[in-house]
Amino acid sequence: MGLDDICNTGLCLGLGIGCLVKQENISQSDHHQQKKKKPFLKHDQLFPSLSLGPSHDVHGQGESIDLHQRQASSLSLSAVSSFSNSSVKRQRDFGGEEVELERVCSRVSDEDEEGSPRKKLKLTKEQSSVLEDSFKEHSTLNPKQKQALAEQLNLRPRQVEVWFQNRRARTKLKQTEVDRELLKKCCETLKEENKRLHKELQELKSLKLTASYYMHLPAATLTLCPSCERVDNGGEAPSTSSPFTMGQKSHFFSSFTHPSAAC
DNA sequence: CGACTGCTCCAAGTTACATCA
DNA sequence: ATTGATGTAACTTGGAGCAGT
Repeated sequence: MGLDDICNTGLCLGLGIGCLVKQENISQSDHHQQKKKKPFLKHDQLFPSLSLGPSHDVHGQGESIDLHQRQASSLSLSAVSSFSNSSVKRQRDFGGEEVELERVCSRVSDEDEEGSPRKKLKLTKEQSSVLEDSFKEHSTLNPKQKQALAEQLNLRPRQVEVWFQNRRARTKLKQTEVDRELLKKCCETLKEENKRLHKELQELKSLKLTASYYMHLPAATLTLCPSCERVDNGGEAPSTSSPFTMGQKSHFFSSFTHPSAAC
């Protein structure tokens, strides 16, 4: 294997940002995801990811929620209009039993019939906290969980649903931002590596050029010293100002040189 | 068995309101 | 008081899975 081989082979750098998929089981609450065979990976199943800390038992222990009056009043206003569009439907529960669920049509606006401008609800700290905790536990809700959360927080199921949708979107946005930064750094590193390799290639090419100049010398007399990385011609050519001098250690050194005892 | 339909859920994008500097 | 930026609740749209016909 000679210089030509090295030069012709080319340098192949494999680029790739690894996304390690956690092999953790999908939580029972995520059977929606299981049911649908979308190639969708939850973001908390990928590395790097935003860690969401330890999960808490949200539904247990009867945590008391102090709902503000403002909240309650705004709820009562909009809840009437939205529930007027709801229907009661018997739906098979995932456990097999049948539960009666109040269904709120997701396509129906929560605005009241008069078309008054929509009031924006501000969730209380307690509500946000419970929702966050629940989200940490499972980023999607089944109807039962949604209903339970809604009752616990004195919200409409639709509001809980929307909150989870928005929360997932925010999480994804954040993750995208993190990924972008990661790729940016990776790109910079690869640029530097590429630059360095180009430089090294140039040096090797010039080395090859000069080597052909010295072709008249017996091949055995041209050796590269592994320690000082200078070409030694057996004392027949000046070594201090030799064009064979390499600035950097070459990765390919061992492939075309032999250790020399010249030094 | 495949086609069709209705329902449901979700992601992505958008709108609009509330708050703050 | 006004204004632009920001956060986010609520909405719209379109796609996909599933069950029933």
